[in-house]
Amino acid sequence: MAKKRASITDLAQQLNISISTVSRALSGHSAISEATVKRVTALAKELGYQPNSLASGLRKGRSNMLGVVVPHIDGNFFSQVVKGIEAAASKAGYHVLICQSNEDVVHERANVETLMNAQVEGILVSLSRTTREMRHFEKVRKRDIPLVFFDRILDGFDVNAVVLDDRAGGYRATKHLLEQGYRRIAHFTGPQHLNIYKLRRQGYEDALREYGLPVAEDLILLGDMKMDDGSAGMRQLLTLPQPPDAVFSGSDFSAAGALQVLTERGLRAPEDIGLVGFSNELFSRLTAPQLTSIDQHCELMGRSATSLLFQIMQEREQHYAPRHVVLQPDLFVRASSLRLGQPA
Amino acid sequence: MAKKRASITDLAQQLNISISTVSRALSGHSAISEATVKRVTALAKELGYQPNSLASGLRKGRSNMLGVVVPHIDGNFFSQVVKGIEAAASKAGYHVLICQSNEDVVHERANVETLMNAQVEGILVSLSRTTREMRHFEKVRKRDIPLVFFDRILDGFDVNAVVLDDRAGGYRATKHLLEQGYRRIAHFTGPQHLNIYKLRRQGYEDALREYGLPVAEDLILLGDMKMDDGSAGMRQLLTLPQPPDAVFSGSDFSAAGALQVLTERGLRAPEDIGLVGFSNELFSRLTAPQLTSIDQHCELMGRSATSLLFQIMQEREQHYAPRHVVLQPDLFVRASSLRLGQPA
DNA sequence: AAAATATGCGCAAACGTTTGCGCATATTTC
DNA sequence: GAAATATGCGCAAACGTTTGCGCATATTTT
Repeated sequence: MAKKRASITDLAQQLNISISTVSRALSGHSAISEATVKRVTALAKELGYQPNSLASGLRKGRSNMLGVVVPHIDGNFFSQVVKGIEAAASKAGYHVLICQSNEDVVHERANVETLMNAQVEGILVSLSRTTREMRHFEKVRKRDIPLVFFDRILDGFDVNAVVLDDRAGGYRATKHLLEQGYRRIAHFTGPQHLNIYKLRRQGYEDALREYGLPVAEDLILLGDMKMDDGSAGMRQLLTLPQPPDAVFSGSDFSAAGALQVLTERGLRAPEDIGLVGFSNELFSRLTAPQLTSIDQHCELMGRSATSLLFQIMQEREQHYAPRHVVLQPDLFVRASSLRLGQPA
Repeated sequence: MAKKRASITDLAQQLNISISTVSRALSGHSAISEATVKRVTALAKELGYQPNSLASGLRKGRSNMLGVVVPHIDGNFFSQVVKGIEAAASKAGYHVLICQSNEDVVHERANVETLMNAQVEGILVSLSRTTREMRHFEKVRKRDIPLVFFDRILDGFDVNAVVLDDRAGGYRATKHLLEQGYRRIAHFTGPQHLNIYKLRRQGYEDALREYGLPVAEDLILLGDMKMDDGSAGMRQLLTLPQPPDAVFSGSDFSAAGALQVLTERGLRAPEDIGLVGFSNELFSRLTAPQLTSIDQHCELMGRSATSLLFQIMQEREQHYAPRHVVLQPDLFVRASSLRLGQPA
């Protein structure tokens, strides 16, 4: 029943030396004789001594903690990013405090507040879907707490960020469909104030224009990117006088929803309608047919965001201009869009 | 360039009152005049004062942090459990520190160590696949740090835990197949030292026995529960002189792998072979045919584990006997196992 | 042999809180 | 009008570390 945790003071008393010596011995500090170091570490192990990181954090003005705010932690994308963040952080001896905004800017505000008084040394944020302004990050900047955004950012705010080249993703997805001979390509997109959907759409339009094709407003469906939105979208597209021959969906979920509607109606991908999703979700290999999709390198994004944060933490005083890291997406071609066979 | 964070001392100085008064004013403590409370909170807001939780934690001997160790944070199951944990914890004013063991007992050991000196007030653990003994949790118990396991536990250790009734899950899955008229049912299972796979298998065997059917060793395949294991398993089953007419897989992933092999071979579920998975992964609604599966109520498990932990934290001194919470799984019947049509 | 340097350690302050105790002043009680 | 009580606040210690400074003793240099 060893209730009280042993402290550095206990060690000092039992060894009849000062606490400063114990502290230095344990931290491998400069000039402590090997003999004392050994005595100290021996007793430390015996008593199962664990340094109190709150105390040391208080004294050193550091907490060894990073804060993360994500819209939600489940789902493929964010859980993988967080995996990357945790891996990178713990390698550097940092802990990770995780908060979910639940796609709600009110929560998000509370989250950054709560992270700040947890004394985190840096904050990683992916904006909630309902975030349309950045005032709640002012305080963070005032306090000089390093701040890095990832994936979702807001237009017109100059911030440190690691993002995917979503435009390139949209472009490559669409171009792939074009190369497969599809010519009337629809697009499912999401809230346009979010960089990710806006850029995917831009890439889509760029590719169309490159092929001299019109951008038809009735082929661009705005939704919430869930499965149901995909199903609804596909149903709507099928009612058009001139339905599309392919769909590039800004999310795998709506692509899957669309796919289900196709199957219900006895239509087939890629023969009747080509289909490309976005995110390369786990299930994209499991649908029938398997779903062509854009991979976002989620875990890498987490690691990159964390190293960027570390960089900024080190350069602390020098206020460099905000930095952007842009990750290139990859196209994973699968059956749902392969009408002509695998390209070379 | 507001470098230094305002502290309680700064407030006290600017208001010409003592820091104790400020502290009490801010914490709504007993006997401070309303007037002073107002003055204090006003200035606090003006200076953007944030309490330093390290200092307060140090003084109060509390950190307001919970530690979580999971095998990995990505994937449907754990990310949802963690979501539940985070939700419950933050509602109670707690932060969550997350560690990944990467299915490696060595990491796991390091994780609990690191959580302990982060001064977490309680720890939630789901064991790594390679964990076969529990010595590394002795220290936690010695320190009287409340400890709750979830989902994965080891046989023969009396610990606080929130688990799924995996036996019931296995039983219901198998019984469902039996009710659909399948009689030669194979089973994919995982490492047997893990309660979850062992129990699912037990449920499977119980159901067979209830129907007076033999438990055939060559129909029980031990693997790692990934997609590939499922594909390999199904291939192997198909080489049997008398192949099964159904498979109950201990994981949706191997079920999906099996399904792919069926499709390749031109076999169909549920007509040729019935298929039931486990975990009700997101993709189980997206395969063709959709996959019947057992839902584990992941998020609920996270919330339950957290409340159990809180209970134990409160009863601290009284050492009650370890408690178990057992969650009941749900069967989600989908096309992959529906040979006779939906039961009443 | 005295002076300079190196080595090993202790003292005490500091980090920002919380809290038991005590001390004034203001209010109530007889 | 004196004594008892209530109200509002301050003092100072404590939580467990880290660290600048200084002081001995041991070692090297002149």
